[in-house]
Amino acid sequence: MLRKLNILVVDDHPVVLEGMLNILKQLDFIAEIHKAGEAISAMSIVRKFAIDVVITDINLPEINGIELGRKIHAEFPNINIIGMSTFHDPLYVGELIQAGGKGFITKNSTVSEIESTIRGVMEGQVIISHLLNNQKQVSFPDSQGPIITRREKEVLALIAEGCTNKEIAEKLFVSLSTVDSHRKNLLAKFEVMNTASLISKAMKSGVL
Amino acid sequence: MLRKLNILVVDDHPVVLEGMLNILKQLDFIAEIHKAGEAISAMSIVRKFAIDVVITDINLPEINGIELGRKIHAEFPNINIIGMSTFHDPLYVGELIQAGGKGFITKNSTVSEIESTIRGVMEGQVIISHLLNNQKQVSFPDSQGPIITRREKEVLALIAEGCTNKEIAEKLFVSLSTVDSHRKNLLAKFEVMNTASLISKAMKSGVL
DNA sequence: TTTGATCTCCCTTAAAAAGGGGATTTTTAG
DNA sequence: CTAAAAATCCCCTTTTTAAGGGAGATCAAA
Repeated sequence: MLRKLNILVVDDHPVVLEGMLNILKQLDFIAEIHKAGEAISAMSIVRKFAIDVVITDINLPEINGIELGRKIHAEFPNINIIGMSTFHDPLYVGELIQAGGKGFITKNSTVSEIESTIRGVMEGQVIISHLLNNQKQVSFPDSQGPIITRREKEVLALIAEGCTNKEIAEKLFVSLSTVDSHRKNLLAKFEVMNTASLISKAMKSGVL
Repeated sequence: MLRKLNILVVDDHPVVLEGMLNILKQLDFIAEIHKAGEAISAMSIVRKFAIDVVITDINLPEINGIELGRKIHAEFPNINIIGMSTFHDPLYVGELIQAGGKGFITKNSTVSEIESTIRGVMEGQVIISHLLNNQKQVSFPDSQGPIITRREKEVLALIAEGCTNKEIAEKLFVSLSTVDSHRKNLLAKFEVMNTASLISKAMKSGVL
């Protein structure tokens, strides 16, 4: 790297914010470290200072990290955005990359993983830290949840509300068989064997 | 306080660990700060050093924070245990207090809240940090969903993972009938008629 | 125009869950 | 110690899902 980096950390958890700051302070290629607790003040900072890298929590209040990433990327395409989350959720990774993000770390990431991620994205790579151990270089798509059709989504929503197939059939004015088919397809697409895991997967992946 | 405190922080997320360390370093009444990534090494530390306060994450791998609290409290009843979690789960608070814990903070807690909590527990109080603002001195419960038992929660989690009653019975080493009963009670408590709405209600209310 | 995707419908069989009852033994808390 | 609560187990029946197969109609895009 030619010069030291200015970095912005966005997280609504003060503890995490402090932790990242502390870790970043140890890295010799970091110049200024800015911090923000939510998206609005994060935007102010990127507009005011010459930020090179933004590390943002995904689960922010009001405007989430993905949205923040999108906004920053739209205004400052040269800023490298790294997402951060407690858990590694493939959905988040996918959405973040689509929003212009370049890296992803979890709060389980070690200091050296964080360092590698920052260095990597500055070199133009896309780095998903939990894949570092396996030397893998992304190769998305790992398309969040499965692609479901309009009709399947309707059926899914009604299932989640607790409707039986018969009730769904009546509400959608189709036969029981049809609902059954949609249901089978949903199970297949989500790669699950029963309603319980269908609903939890669907909710986790944000389809519901 | 008469003397400075020796403190142990237990968390499996390096970032959080760093953050807490950094925050604690700012407090003038802290002497030694120890850290551990999981319960086993935490136990070694409390046995080796004269620890006054343990701040432990609830969601630890292998042995969780509640269990760790129980173990520490059994061996060293004078150590003040403070639980820490990402979200404020009334269940965790209750269980931690029962396990001998004296305080509870979330990763949303501010530096001053953390400081107040530590001071408070050293003075013999039970401090739940998110209640500090309201000047309230415990008196849980609250909670949006129904009150479910430990066992019911286990069953619920396994249902959400997609296990059938038979599989759950095998995993929990109980009979199919037992699982069936728990399941029936869950449906009754959540006031639903089937698995689909059980899972969606449970997830929405944060029980899952 | 042909292909592909979606939506629709049907069959069968087996497995799982829901709904109703009741009963015993641990645990826990007062 | 003694109740209450939780956890365990069993019976029964009916309803609902799941898994396997196949198939026609429609509509949009290549």
